[in-house]
Amino acid sequence: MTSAFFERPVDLVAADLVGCVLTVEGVGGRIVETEAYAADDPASHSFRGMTGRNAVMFGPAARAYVYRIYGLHWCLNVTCGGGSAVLIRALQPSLGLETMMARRGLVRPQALCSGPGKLCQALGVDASLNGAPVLARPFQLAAGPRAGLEVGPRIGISRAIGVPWRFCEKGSPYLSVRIRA
DNA sequence: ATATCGATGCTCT
DNA sequence: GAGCATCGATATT
Repeated sequence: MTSAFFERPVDLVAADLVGCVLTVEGVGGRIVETEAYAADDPASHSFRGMTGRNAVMFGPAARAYVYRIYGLHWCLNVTCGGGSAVLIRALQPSLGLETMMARRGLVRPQALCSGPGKLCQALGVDASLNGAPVLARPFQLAAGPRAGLEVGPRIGISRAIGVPWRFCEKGSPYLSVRIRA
């Protein structure tokens, strides 16, 4: 995979990331849920221009944008250039299961990485990785086959509700929230 | 099965 | 001072 993968419309990148395998220090699994956030998107951190927090969203593509949410959890995005980014929302855990279970406190596999905050805890992602290239150590990102894709509105936001920019692997038991029919 | 609520700290208004 | 791109526990149908 090359950085050109990320220099495309952010919703396409978000859709294509479902099925890819993401690890940090060899710990992680297949991406099964993502969300796209664009520069001209009222729900995006970048909507009101560059600030201290969102600066890496305006830098090069293929970088990690990591921020703290609710004072407790971390969220991991991959930048796509020009103020856009893809939020990684859920993984199907497969590599380094014991490490992830230790970090998360022995959770059943289906709930190990089923949410943006959970997967950051499981993979050991925090602010020290903000701005780091995702195509180099400690990250590893490999293309994978995409099974059925399911699309729906994004979760947990209060603006631009209803924009169908959430992408999930169809029927996966590892999602943060099941897509409603 | 859904609903509500508290934790906790930073960013931006 | 308000508002979070959340999570886990507890309460309620």
